[in-house]
This record gives sequence, structure tokens and C-alpha cells, in this order.
Amino acid sequence: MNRLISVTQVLKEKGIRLTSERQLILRRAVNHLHFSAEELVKDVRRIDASVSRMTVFRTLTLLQDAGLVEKHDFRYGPPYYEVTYGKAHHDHLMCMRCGEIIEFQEPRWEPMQEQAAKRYGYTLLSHTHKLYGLCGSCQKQHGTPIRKEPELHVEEIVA
Amino acid sequence: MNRLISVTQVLKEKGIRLTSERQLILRRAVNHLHFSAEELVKDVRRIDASVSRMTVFRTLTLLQDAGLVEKHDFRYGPPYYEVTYGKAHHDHLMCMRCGEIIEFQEPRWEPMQEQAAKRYGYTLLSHTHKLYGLCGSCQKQHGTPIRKEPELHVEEIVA
DNA sequence: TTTTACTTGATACTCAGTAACAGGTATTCT
DNA sequence: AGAATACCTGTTACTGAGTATCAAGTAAAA
Ligand SMILES: [Zn+2]
Ligand SMILES: [Zn+2]
Ligand SMILES: [Zn+2]
Ligand SMILES: [Zn+2]
Repeated sequence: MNRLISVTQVLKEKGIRLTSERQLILRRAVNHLHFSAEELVKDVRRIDASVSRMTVFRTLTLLQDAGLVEKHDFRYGPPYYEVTYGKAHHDHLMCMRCGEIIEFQEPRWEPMQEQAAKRYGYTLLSHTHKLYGLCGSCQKQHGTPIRKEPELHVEEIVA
Repeated sequence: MNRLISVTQVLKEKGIRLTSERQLILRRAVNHLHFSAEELVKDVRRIDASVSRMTVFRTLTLLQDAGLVEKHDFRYGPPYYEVTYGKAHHDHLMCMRCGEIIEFQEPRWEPMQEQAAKRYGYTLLSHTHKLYGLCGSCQKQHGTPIRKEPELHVEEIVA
């Protein structure tokens, strides 16, 4: 898996020790697209139950500080994490009913945000832009109430 | 206070009972711009300690469901609430150091988001767009580290 | 007036983490 | 190699931002 190798590479360059726990956590993280912390904990512990919840959280913040992982607060469901290393900037579109998350790019917006910030004397450092709606198939299910807890589309274990 | 009157008006029209607790909570809420739930609890209880935390939370969700209040998850600090009733749509710009929150409008973006969603077969229902950076005065303070917990600019009590 | 519905406060619990701390591993120094 | 040091880990306890439950109180409807 290419992405795993390059991520571990970056960690080595930053002098971050690559313990077996961290390796496992990384291996599982790059296998998901958007995952909650608690999901990652379960996923990791299903493979090695001796790895503690704490270590998963600690590794997650480590990776965030190293700029490899980003945390996204979506309005529905828990915060999701994403291994962004090697991916181009993108924003997110979420279905409020089934929880599907689509990543999209809108290059025209990016410079406009910088300008907006400048109008108020700010230097822009980052931004989040999230769209919420109903996906094609969920639009058809008129009767069903909107679920607040989205299903996650998590791949099967390929430890 | 005009805004308070029109907000209570809307609640009456919706058949929501306007108890004394709710009146106090509303009165305090419209007095703040962006406030955390816990702040509102303290603020309300400073005036009437018999009002429970629960009631404040319940009223807050009540107001959200009625579409009068919006919750904003900013990346730094706790979630903030805002009485949006009577205000035009706007997005937010936050200083990562001092926590200042600026509301701004960018009418050109709004239709573009609809289009972006449509490209993926989605109907857009809402969105959040938040910019993070450093305000003018915080840009000058190079030495000081970036604080994660922003100071809140809360007005004095005018019960 | 009696029944019913809504609202409240107290208490307990959950979820997503953080903090403190002691024991275990690596790394570095001598 | 052995000692000193730094880093990493698991356990336990705690926090913040709520949610769930439930009994008692209050208001509205019949
Ligand atoms: Zn963007
Ligand atoms: Zn859907
Ligand atoms: Zn907008
Ligand atoms: Zn500032």
C-alpha cells in the first residue's frame, strides 16, 4: 500500500518513533476514508486487543499535529477523521439521511476566501466548507424520517 | 428590545408555551452574539439560580428546532450558539488566537454551492462555511503562542 | 373538576476526548 | 556494557457537552 509507506516515511523524517502500535493504527487509518475515533479504536482492537484506546487517541492527535490527518466536525454524527496526506485540498458534501460523504473540489472558491478574510484585516490560515443535503437515492424516500446518525461506509478488514 | 419581542412572537405562533424560565433564557440569549451553552447556563443562573442546566439545554434545542437559533461548531473552543432569527444568512471568520468571530456575507458563493451539490445529484439543504486566521492585532504578536481556547466577547449583564 | 399534556429539576448516563501517573522500551552517554 | 535519559504505553480517573429517565409540578382541555 503506497499511501501507508509514504505516511510512515514522513513520520520517520519528523523523528517520530514508529512503534508497532502506531504502525497498526496507521495501517487501519489509511484503509478507511472518513472514520470516527471510536470506530478506529474498535477496528484496531479487533486486530490487537492489547492496544489501548488512549494510544489510538494519542496517535490520532500526533498525526494531526504532523499535518497528516484532519478532523472534520460534521453536523450529523460524531467527528470524522481523514488521512489527508497526499490528497489535494477538497471540501465535503454530506447526505443528511444516509450519511454518505462526498469530497469535491471547487478551485474558484479558494482564492475568494483569502480575499474575504483580507477585507477584515485577517490573514487566512484555513477554512472548512461543508454542504449538507440529500443524495439522489435518499431524495426518493419521502416517507422515511431523516436519521441523525448516519451509517458509515466502512470497508472490510484487510489487516 | 425589538428582537426579543419578535422572537417570543414566533414562539407563540408556533404554540410553544412561553414559561418564565424560557423567557429569561431567551432574554439572555438575544443579548449575546455567539455564546456557548455552558456560558448561557451560568449567565441565566446568575440571575435566577433556580433555573436548571437542563432547562437551558432543552430551551436551546427547542429554539434550534423552531429555527430561531443555530449551533456553530468552530474548530477552536466549544460549540457556539447564535440567535439567527431576523438575521440574514452569513458565514463566519474566526481569529484562531483571540477568538474574535466576524460575520460576513458573500452573496456570490451562495448559488454556486447549490450547483456544486447538484453535480452529485444532491439537493442542498444547508451549509457551513468557516474561515480561520489571525486578526489584524493578533498578527503583530509574533511571539505569543496560538491559544486554543478563545476569549469570548460577552457583554455585561443587562438583565 | 377531572383528565391529559406539557414543563421542570434531580439524578444518572453517554460520548469524545484529556490529565495524571507508574511501568516498560528505546536511545544516548560514558 | 551499564547507567541515565527520553519516549511510549496502559490504567484509572476526570471533564465538557450534552442525552435519557423519571417523578413532581403546572397549565390546558374536556
Ligand atoms: Zn475549500
Ligand atoms: Zn443519502
Ligand atoms: Zn453561506
Ligand atoms: Zn485575534
